[in-house]
Amino acid sequence: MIDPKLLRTDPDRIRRSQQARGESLALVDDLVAADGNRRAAIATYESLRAEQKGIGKQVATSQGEARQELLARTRALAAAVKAAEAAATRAGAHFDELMTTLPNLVFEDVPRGGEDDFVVLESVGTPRDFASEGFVPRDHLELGELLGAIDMERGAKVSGSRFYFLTGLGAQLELALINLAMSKALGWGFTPMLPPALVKPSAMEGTGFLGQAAENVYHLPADELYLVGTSEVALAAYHSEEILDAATLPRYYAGYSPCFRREAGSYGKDTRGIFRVHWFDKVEMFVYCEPEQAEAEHAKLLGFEKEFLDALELPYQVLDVASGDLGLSAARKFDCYCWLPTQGRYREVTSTSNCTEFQARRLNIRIRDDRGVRSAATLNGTLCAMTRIIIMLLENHQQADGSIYLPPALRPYLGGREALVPPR
RNA sequence: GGCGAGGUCGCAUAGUGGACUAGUGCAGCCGCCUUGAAAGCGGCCGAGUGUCAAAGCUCCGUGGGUUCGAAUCCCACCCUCGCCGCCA
Repeated sequence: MIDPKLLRTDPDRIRRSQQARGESLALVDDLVAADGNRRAAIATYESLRAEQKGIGKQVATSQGEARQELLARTRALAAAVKAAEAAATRAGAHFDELMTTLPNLVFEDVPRGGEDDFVVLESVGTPRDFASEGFVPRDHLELGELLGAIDMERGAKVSGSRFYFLTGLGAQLELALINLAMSKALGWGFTPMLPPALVKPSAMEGTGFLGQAAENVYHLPADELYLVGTSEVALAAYHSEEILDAATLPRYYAGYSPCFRREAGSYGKDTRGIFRVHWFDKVEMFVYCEPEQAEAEHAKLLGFEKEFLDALELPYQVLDVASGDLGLSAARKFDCYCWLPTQGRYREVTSTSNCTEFQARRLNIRIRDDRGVRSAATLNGTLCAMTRIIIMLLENHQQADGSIYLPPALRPYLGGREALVPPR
């Protein structure tokens, strides 16, 4: 949530952001009006209530006829106070409701435009030329089946479309990736976390996933819980309703959890293999810091993502995501797209968002320093989304015989093996 | 799931209808004293909103209700702890 004070001091800043996102400008006018109504209603209530309290105090110390007279006055006031309180509550709720639909403010130097208007900041590594190596690359599913690593058919039998089993070498590969990611994160100063994958509505709402993205969230109405689409949700809500000592910031958390996504509206997209699935596991980085530190921390998270991809020897590009494609909570987002040989293009493997104070306000996460108490900032970034990284490793490191070269970084976690070799 | 106890401004506690502007202790901060520290003494010491600053108002787990008036009474729910049952 953006700072409500900004509505009164600089509504044009919000309008520019809305414009950049291609979102409603009328909402800003509605918000300004709702804020005015809210403030007026509160003022009315407070003055009536002050009067009522004043009389109440006199009642306590008076007797006899004077007391009866005071009681008559305060009795008459009671209904007005109750009505004014209800009006103030209603006006406040209306304002809050509008506020939760307002996306975070986009940084002014984010590229303008939609999904295709990203700016490529950097290309790292070179895609392999399979033609010159004399063979046609197999796609990740073919390789996965050859290795006995991926079982889509039984995934569908047990759970339906977009589900899979990782089997044998596939399961071992994921476990190796988890260990590599976690030990790297530990080295960078992160606290490893195994967070719950089911969360309350306040956690979902606070992280901004019940807005535009709500249709992609699994909901369990019988228990009023949601399945997280990323451990970001639980890691952000971890410090909700808390005031953190500024001296303990930044705080770094690395969460490993399953991620569940309904993938509504993606019918027919990426239906082959495990590229787009309803469930996958992920190691996610999460940072709490002071707002002034957020941009520097964002650069750091991107740096960690790159270091991880470098260690896996994968070719990738870094994208500065355009304003219209940021989602509700990000002020800026960098994606890493990895080269996918059988599609001949780069596809998303990581994403890091600077949410500034947006989530912290909604989750009531604050920091205390000499300047007093103020809102914290939060950031998140993918360290390793298992299915996507497995795809990239299989396709980019495949050999003509169907075996998979393993970069040295992974070998300690796979018993020293230098390659994954299909069983005879 | 059953029974019992509880949830008060960092921690611990008091507060059973008006005097609560929520008391006290501890911790913390500032000062005095001291060669230094401790002790002692004095002051400050929750959050939100609001404001130049203030006043004011809100918050005693959450939401309703009773009342002129609720931390206090009533109802529902949530959470914690203990015992029992079941269970990976």
